[in-house]
Amino acid sequence: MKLSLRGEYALRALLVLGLNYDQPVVRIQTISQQQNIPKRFLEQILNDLKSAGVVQSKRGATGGYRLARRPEEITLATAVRHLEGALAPVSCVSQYFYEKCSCPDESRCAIRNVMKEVREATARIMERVTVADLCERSRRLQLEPHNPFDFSI
Amino acid sequence: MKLSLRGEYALRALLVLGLNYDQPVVRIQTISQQQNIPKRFLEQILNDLKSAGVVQSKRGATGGYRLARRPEEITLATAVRHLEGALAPVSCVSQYFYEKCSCPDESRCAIRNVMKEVREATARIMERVTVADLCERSRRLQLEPHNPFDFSI
DNA sequence: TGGATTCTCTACCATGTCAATAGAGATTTA
DNA sequence: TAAATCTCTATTGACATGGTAGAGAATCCA
Repeated sequence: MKLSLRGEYALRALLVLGLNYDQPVVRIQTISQQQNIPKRFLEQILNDLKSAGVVQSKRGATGGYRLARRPEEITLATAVRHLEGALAPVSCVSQYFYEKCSCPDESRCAIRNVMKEVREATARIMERVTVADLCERSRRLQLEPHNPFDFSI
Repeated sequence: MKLSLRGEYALRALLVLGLNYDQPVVRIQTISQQQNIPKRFLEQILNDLKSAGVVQSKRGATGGYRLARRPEEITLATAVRHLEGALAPVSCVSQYFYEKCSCPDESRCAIRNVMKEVREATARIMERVTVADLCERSRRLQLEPHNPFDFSI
């Protein structure tokens, strides 16, 4: 039930681009350093996000990346689906990447029934949370005092 | 965000064992045929479930597998965690398989914040649903008329 | 114009996982 | 003792993952 590093890096990059939405562009190197992501690997990921229409790029001396749309319009689900494929734990319950499974009767499969609920729960979150939300959460978390353990009164 | 075939097969096998909880044992071959699972592959999976303490086995001519505990006591989360590891989409939010991630400040990471919600949502379902629930759902689904599309009045 | 800086594209590679197959052995029953 | 079953270990091919590398194209600025 895992998100690959690739997907995680993508979300971290989108967060940086969201926080710098007022800037013309952000360079790969900046993102790479800020987020501890191998630069050449990040290049590929941002390129994928570009062909997905999520980010734009500019080449040359003043080049870099920026979001292709407003932060409120980009959901985490969009990014993850482009980079990783289905959100669903099994493909027979996926909306965008459906594949028939090998069980004897899919329409009456109890496991499929449960997995549908898991898919729903996951999709509900990933489709609702946007890059803008991510930025807001990030800003809010910055205000709290650093605490390695969970915060408690 | 996927469950491997291995994990899916395990759940399908547990369902069969649950439905036959009144029997002394069920043979691998029976499960394999009923569920379209390659026999030799299923052998390994059941063996894993055995070392996880989820099922018991009996060798010899009247041999086979059965659940090691009552169906109500075995959750899907238990089985999946033994076979696949974490339920969480990223390991920095995992309860049982925590690993530090590479982001600059984990305690204030906005992505981690969202992923925690996803983990919660997934775990809530997988920890609540037992093999007994699975069996009940299965029996209920068998009563409904077969319909390749979603049921509607 | 030229050089510095940046993204772009393709290829490559090492490692690991996944899904499955296989063989020989141990156990149990009839 | 024969037949049926589980057990254990090894192996395989395909593919994904995570990352590195090099040459090229675009852009800016001096």
